[in-house]
Parts: sequence; structure tokens; C-alpha cells
Amino acid sequence: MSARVRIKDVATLAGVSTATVSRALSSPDTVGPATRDKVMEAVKATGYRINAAARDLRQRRARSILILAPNLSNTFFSRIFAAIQEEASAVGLTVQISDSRIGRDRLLSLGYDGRADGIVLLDGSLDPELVNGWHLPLVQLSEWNDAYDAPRLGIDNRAAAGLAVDHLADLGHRALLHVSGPEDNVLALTRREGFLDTAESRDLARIVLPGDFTLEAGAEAARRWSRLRDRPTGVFCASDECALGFISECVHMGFDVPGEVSVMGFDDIDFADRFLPSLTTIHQPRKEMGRAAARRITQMMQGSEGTLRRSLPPATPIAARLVKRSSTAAPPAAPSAG
Amino acid sequence: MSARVRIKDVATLAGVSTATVSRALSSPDTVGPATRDKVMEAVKATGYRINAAARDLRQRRARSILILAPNLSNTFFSRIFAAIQEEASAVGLTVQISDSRIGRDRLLSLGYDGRADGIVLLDGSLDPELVNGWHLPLVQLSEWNDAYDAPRLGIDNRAAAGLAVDHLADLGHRALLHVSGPEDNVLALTRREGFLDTAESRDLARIVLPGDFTLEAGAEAARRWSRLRDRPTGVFCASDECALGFISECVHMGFDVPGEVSVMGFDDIDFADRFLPSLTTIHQPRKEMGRAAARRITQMMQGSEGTLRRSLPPATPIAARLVKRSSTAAPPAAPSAG
DNA sequence: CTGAAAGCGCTTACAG
DNA sequence: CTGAAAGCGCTTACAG
Repeated sequence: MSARVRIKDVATLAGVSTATVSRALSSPDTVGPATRDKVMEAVKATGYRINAAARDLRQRRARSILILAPNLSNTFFSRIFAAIQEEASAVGLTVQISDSRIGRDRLLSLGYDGRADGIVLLDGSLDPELVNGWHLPLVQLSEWNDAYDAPRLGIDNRAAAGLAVDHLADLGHRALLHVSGPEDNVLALTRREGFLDTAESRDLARIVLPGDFTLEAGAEAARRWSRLRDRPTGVFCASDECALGFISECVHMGFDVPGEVSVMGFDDIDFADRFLPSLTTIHQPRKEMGRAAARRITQMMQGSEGTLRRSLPPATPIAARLVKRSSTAAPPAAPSAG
Repeated sequence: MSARVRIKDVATLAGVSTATVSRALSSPDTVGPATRDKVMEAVKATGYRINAAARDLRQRRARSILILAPNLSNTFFSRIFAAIQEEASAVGLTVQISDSRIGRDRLLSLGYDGRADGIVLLDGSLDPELVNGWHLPLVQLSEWNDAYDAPRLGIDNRAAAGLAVDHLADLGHRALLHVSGPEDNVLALTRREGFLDTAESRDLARIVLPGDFTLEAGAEAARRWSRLRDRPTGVFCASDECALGFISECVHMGFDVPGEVSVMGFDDIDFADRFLPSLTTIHQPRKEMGRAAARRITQMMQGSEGTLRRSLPPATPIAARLVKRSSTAAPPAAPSAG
């Protein structure tokens, strides 16, 4: 009933010291059975719950993982968050989620304000000096930065982009367009590289248009594509959202997908399967990624303080795979290009 | 450089007491200018950051908002999370996000473990006794439960469902289908009531099919709809995901949307606009909802401890509105029903 | 304007 | 097996 029951209240009621209450709760077998029962009864009677803030301060650990992502409203992240939360919760850890674009000073504090003792970082664009200045276990997930001194988890984006190009080439496309992500984004860069390299090795014509992973960027790219003299018949977008925007705009302009142009994405978000046409894409196992990151950071948090960030055994690699659906097909028989 | 700089280290370096360092940092004008400069210099030199856990314990506040939602991977929530985070961050509060389905005991602790001092609850299905047992300011967002003793923010779901029915009726539909959400969900219940009441008042035939807000539930409902003898020509789904699943399955089965059947959703998620056909739906201002909740909980947290939960001025009501797009149209001229 | 001291609510060597 | 005491790293009346 009362707003705040402290350990002292329980101790008084049970007629023991606070030390004993603490022990009865955290390591019951170090306490005599009779005492234990008395304590448990008092706990029940008072409705006592440990004040985590006090325990954390005393033990100098927060039992909390901080997730830092560049955009909380991005659909791609939500399933990853859920997976991390699930894993963390199972081992008694709480999860804090914060936008990684909250400003340098605030970000600096987060790294060592005593409220988190491990970080899962989904942003490769932060200042490495800042990130490496955090004295906390850190795991990079999805995005990464070679200058961060921390293990990284994620798929091989370059190879995955190659899978996409191979798929379009195998269907018979001879000219490809890639709609890229933001200029400075490591995922965008590696996917673009994978696109260009594989397209070159398969001797395909290739163009890259800028984008930023969003629906609107895809739509804009479609408009630019439509004005091209020699329109590529195969399009590989750097994200599913972008691909859905591209297809949507194509259809609005009167093009048939995949009849006139094949379009594929990257990520395999939930909607990919239900879009019309359903979207051929590269599947990223987001749940698996989240779980792997959670496990890894948990390991690192349990390790001794002296453990070097890089010194843990490598995680199981995470595999991306091609998912063929209805948005890609053989190019039109009559070439649209002169 | 060193892993942990404490306030004592700063005090020693600056040649003052820890009290002075604390004051220089939290209320600079209560400290002499020369002293202040010395302290600031020492802070800079050591790279000191306040240990939030210690400050929180001492001040008995955590400067943190806890968001509790029934499913972190639900697309509907992501933009709300982002908005709350943004608002909270602006006033120096951190945000913790947790799944509200983590189990009774864990949930109980969350309410008063000293790590959060305000809760935004997006789940109306928790045990009211548990929720009301939390001695923390609480705001209900989107979902609600009349047994929770806390203010609620969100749209009028019943009226919004009426908007949907009116739209279909105005187009000329005489028989409607509603695909509902989970049986025990308050949003599902009120939307269904709004559907039934308005359909009755407009003298329309009406059927309800079960669902659970998901893409797959929508697809399943579409299959059931297709087997109906007298197929309703107007369909109102309790969520956008459900509507997209419904449409997708209809198209796969060979039906034209909206030529043969009009389908609309609820929420106006990002994809609604880009789906093919674009989705007529009820717009919920998710960003506004998140901001309103963040502001409200912040107010409540600043209020005196004695402030009753319900005693604050009512928040500005949040308005839902109909967004007409391409998934709804007049019913087919030749009625499909005998 | 500044410092010594108490205390937030716990946990944990240290004795016994 | 149990308790008294110290201490996690801060902040804040209370003196001066």
C-alpha cells in the first residue's frame, strides 16, 4: 500500500538486519531456513521491491543494455529491437533505446553515466573518437564503422548486393539501375560497391541513382528512371522501402512491373511479401541479428573489465539470402532501348 | 582517459570540495566566478561526466520515462516511440522501452524500481490491480482500460470507425464487412462497435469477421470473404496491415480492388500511401500522439507527489480523420449478390 | 560563497 | 548463519 517500502522496513518487520534481507533475496541458501521464511513473509506483507537504482549504484552495474539507432521510426529496426529486448529480458536485463542523433554531448554522457553497461550501436556515422571514448562493452549491429574499436555483427552487404545482381543477370537483364542509400552510409556504400563490381564482372551496363532508403526516394528515382533514354530493365534498390516506392511510382506512371521493368529491394521487411507485386529482395534475418547482438553484448558485459573489446570469439556469421517473388522477371522481349 | 572519473577527482584537481563541484555543475551562479572557472577547467581536464545512477538515487528521481507496449515490432508503434523520445530528449529525459508482455513479476518491478519516474502505457490488457499498484505517474496512450486510474490520450476509435462506415455508405455500398482485431482488445472492441452502430443507423447489412490486426489475418479474412454467398462490397479492416493483407489476398484470388470490392484500413501507416492501390484509411496522428503523451507525463512528473493522477487539466483531444485514396470506390454496377 | 557531514537504498567484506 | 559498518557517487540542508 505504502508508496515506498525500503529494505529497512522489511528488516524491521522480520526482526533481522538489512544485510540478512539482502542475502535472503539475492542468495537464499546463505541464510537459515527459518530466517529466510520470516524475511519472505515480511517481503510479501510489505510488497517490497528492490530499488534497482540503489542496487545498481552499489554494485556498479546497471543491468541494462542501451540500443542506439539513427532513426527509431524506421521499420527496419523494430523487429531488431524486439529481438534484443526478448533476449535481454530473459537474462534479467532491461533495455534502453535512444536515438543516436540526439547530439554529441548527450551522447557522450550516455556512454558512461552508470545507467547502462553495454551498448548495441546501429549507427556507423558517429564520431569514432566519441564512440571509442565510451568505456563500456560495445557491439556494432547492421551498420558499422571500421574506426570503432568493437566487434561487428551483420550480413555481408557487398556479397548480398552481388546476389541481387546475379539474380537480375540470370533472368536475362543486360542493363541495371541501382538506387543507392545516403552518400555517407556504410550500408549504402557497400551495397553499391557490390552492385557495381558484380555488374561489371557479368558485363552489364550499370547506372547508379542517389537515394536515402525511403519510399519517397524510390518514387523520385522511378521518375528519373522513366526519363532516361535507355532505360535499364532491371532495378536493384538499396532498401525495400525504396523499392516499394519505385514500383508504386512506376505503376502510377503506367509501367508494368515486372513486365516492363524488374525491381528488387533489400531487407525483406514484413510488407515485402504482401505488396502487389510481391517484392523480390534480399532477406536480412533481423530477429537473428538482434538476438546475436544481445547475446554478444551480454557475454561482453559478463567478462572481466579488462577484456579487450575485440578479444572475444567471433560470432556466427549472419547470412543474407535471395528471396525470389513477383517483382522480377525476364526483361521484355522487345527491348525498350534503341 | 581513465575509465571512471568521480566528482572527488575533479574536486581534488580544482582544489575545492565535492559540494562545490556539484554546485558549479548544477547551478553555476551559486558559485563564485573564479571557483567556477577552476572547476570547469578540472572537469574538462578529467573528462568528468556525472554518474547519473548516483545522482538519481540521491535525488530520488530517474529522469527517465518508461514506455510499455505490447509488441515492439509492430509498425504502428515505431513513430510513436520516436516522437516520445524526441520530446523527452529535449527536456533531458531518457527513454526506456519495454515489452509489456514480459511477465507479471518483472512488470511489477518496473513500476517502482527507481529507474523510471513516469510511464507511458500502450497496453490496455494488463491487470488493473498491477497497473494501479505502480506508484508512478502514468499516461495511457492509444489503448486504454477504464480500470486504470490514469489519464488517457488517443483518438475516439468509435467515432473514427463511424467515419469509415460513412465513407463506404456514401459511396453507395449497402453491405459491409468488418475485419476486427483481437477479441479482448479495447481498440478492436470500440472500432467494431462504431462499425456496427453506424452501419445500423445507415441501414446497411453488416458482418464481422475475427482478426488480429496482422497482414495474415487480413489475408485469411479475404479468403473467408470470398467464400461468402452474398459478398459485402465494402470492407473495413481494423488496421492498415490487416487491410493490406486483405487486398493482397483478394488480388491473388483474382478480384479487382476497388472494382469489385472496396477495402479500407485504420491507422494510416507509411505504406498506406504507396500501396497498390493506395489505401483509403483513418489517419491516426502518431507523432502528435507520442508528443502529447510525452508532454503529459512530463507535466505529471514535475507535479508534486501528491498530485492525483486524474487531477491534471485534460489534454487537447487528438483527432482522427478519413483519408480517401484508391482502394475504395462505388460498388460494382451489377450486384454480386443475388 | 564554500565546506563538512549526512544520506539516497542498497550490498558486501569483515567479524563473530 | 547473522549483524555492524563501510561505501557505491552523488546532492543538499546546515553552518559559517
